[in-house]
Amino acid sequence: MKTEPDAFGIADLKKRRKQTEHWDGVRNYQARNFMRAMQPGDQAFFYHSSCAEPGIAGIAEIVCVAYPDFTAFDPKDPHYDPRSFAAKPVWYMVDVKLAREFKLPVTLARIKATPALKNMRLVQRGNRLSIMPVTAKEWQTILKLEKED
DNA sequence: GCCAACGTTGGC
DNA sequence: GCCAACGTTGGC
Repeated sequence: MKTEPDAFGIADLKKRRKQTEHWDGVRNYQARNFMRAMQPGDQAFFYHSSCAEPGIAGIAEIVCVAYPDFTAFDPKDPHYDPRSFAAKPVWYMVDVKLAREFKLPVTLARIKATPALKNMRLVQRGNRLSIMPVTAKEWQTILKLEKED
């Protein structure tokens, strides 16, 4: 799950009550569908994008299944979408809880330099999805990289 | 700030 | 349904 640390980073999640926050603002159908497939207890990499050092900053745990993203209902919200209303929501979100912050982030540069991760969706051509699946193998490889630091 | 790559929009 | 124009993402 990608986020811009200037807007909401892992340090912000850590400060939230119960270190939990809802993941609002997803306005892409593919990303939404991936989010709707999530189950409580699932884990996700917490990725920092559009910053000095893009990379995986830690791990979050999915707290609940997807429910309507209420920020889409609010005309004053930057992510307002008049097509989505309470009776027929278009956009969804999950709640995520901090599982753990990496001592050192696994940087995008490092991921790109790791042959076992060359097929990762994150590093594939023109990838712009803010939420994407990670294979079990990729997950393990990332954890191994983190351990090596 | 640049720009490639993509998704979305809207005229026809 | 096509496709050009536009907006957004995100690394660099």
